[in-house]
Amino acid sequence: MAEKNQYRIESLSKGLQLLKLFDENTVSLKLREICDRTGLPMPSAFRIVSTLEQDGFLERAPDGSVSPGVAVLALGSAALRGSSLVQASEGALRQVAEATGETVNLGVLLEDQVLYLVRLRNSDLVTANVQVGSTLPAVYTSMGKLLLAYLPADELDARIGDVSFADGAGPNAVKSRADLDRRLAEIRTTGYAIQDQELAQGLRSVSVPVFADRSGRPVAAINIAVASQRHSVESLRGPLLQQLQAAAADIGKRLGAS
Amino acid sequence: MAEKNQYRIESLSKGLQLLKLFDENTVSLKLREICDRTGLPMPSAFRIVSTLEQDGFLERAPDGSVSPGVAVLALGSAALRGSSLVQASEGALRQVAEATGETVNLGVLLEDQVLYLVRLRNSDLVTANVQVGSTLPAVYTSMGKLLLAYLPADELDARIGDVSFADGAGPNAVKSRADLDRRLAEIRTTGYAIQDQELAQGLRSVSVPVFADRSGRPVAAINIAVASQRHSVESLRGPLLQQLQAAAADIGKRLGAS
DNA sequence: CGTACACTTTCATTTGACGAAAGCGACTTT
DNA sequence: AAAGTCGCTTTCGTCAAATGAAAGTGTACG
Repeated sequence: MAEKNQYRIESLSKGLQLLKLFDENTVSLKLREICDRTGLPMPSAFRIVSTLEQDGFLERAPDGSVSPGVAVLALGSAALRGSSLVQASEGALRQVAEATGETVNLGVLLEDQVLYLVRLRNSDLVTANVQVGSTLPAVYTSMGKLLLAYLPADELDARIGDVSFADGAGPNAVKSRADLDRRLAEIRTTGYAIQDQELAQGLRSVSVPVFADRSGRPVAAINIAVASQRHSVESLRGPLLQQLQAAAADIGKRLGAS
Repeated sequence: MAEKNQYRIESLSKGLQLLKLFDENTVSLKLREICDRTGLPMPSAFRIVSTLEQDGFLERAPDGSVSPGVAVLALGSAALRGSSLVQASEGALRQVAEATGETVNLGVLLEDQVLYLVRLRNSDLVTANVQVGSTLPAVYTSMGKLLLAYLPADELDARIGDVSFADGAGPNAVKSRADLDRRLAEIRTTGYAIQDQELAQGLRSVSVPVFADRSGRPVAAINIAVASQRHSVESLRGPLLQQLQAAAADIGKRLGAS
């Protein structure tokens, strides 16, 4: 939502914002709701929706409600499969998943959320209900905090400046901005992030960064998620962490070689 | 690319067209290529790309080339999972796949292509290299021809008016517009479409429409694809067709009940 | 019958999109 | 090393195109 760049076509940007209203728990909206959520005047929203619809990015049900259209599906799934990140990581992650028998993920930052791009659930244990394309608040996940930790201070502020720290579902969730800063500092020194029952009771995970170059900024995070009965925090720091780091190095090498 | 509606925000539409340049075999483009393909003057393309980039719909590699961004991945995969079509069809299609042991698909029309939204490949036989999100030319597939057959004449013209019928890879491919019209007429009378080695040697399939209402226009097609050694055209017309039709009816009922 | 509500259309105002042309920087060629 | 090429970025004046207030339409509901 940052508006700084001079090369910004506002009407295009508005349309994109409108598209972004749709996510995994918002599959369809009425025109009225769109106006409420965006603050757009009705005629504007109407025109934008019409345009998106003509280009196949939205579809209108007979009752007037609007959902993402086939163009979105085509673009998104093609992009997902074409993504160099997904391609480069699949092999290494599968190895980790098989070796450990645990759930393995790859994610990137999208605003203040973590977006899951690869997810290999290896067992039927009770994990968070997450799939490829799902997003979770970055501050309550290990991948999210890891990625936040490598952000320049101003970008961090822009992304999570006004997050409320009240709705963490787990007992150890981040409680305040100061708390978050403390944890991020620790992540920067250790190079990995651990999340212990912050998002939900009984769920732990460890994440490491994937670097594609020497810029010092990770392009993604990968993690292993486990049930707390099965693994202590210490075992996350031990063998599991090592396997993850090896996988991250492997993925990074592949990405660099393109 | 039809331009008729008065409620069209051109700059938004241009941005969407630009996004659509990316598909499964076009993962990254240089600014120059974008201009060539769209006919846009460079400053315009530059501004559009900048805007899309600011909103996370595109990403620029260090070398200046541009790829779909995380917002596209998030939107697309969430939309795919949220799609009522996908949700309503999954169960019925899985049944067909298990009962027949063959590959089962669900697709919709996107311009002159078929977009695959669900794909259950049940065996390791040599099928077309298609995945969820892939597109194929409608005229060479059974789902495509089926969906084209139910289109009003003017829309059909708009979509495939200028398709060249030269590059069909299989022996029985449609050869001309007149040939296509003949086949579509047959589909309209029988209510199903068969494709016999049009796309590739050794590949056959049968498709039926899924109706969600009494409008007479299908919302999708489902099909069974088989290797020609395993099933004759007659067996496609027989038991396989019946199972498909049952599944289509089931899906249609589910869609109506929402 | 009447009010409310959700969407569509009109229209006058002016913003902000447009592309020609010039500027820049990196990389080749001579 | 100087001159040329290529691909991208920036400037700028013009005018088309986007905008939102307000009025219009239709349907649902009491």
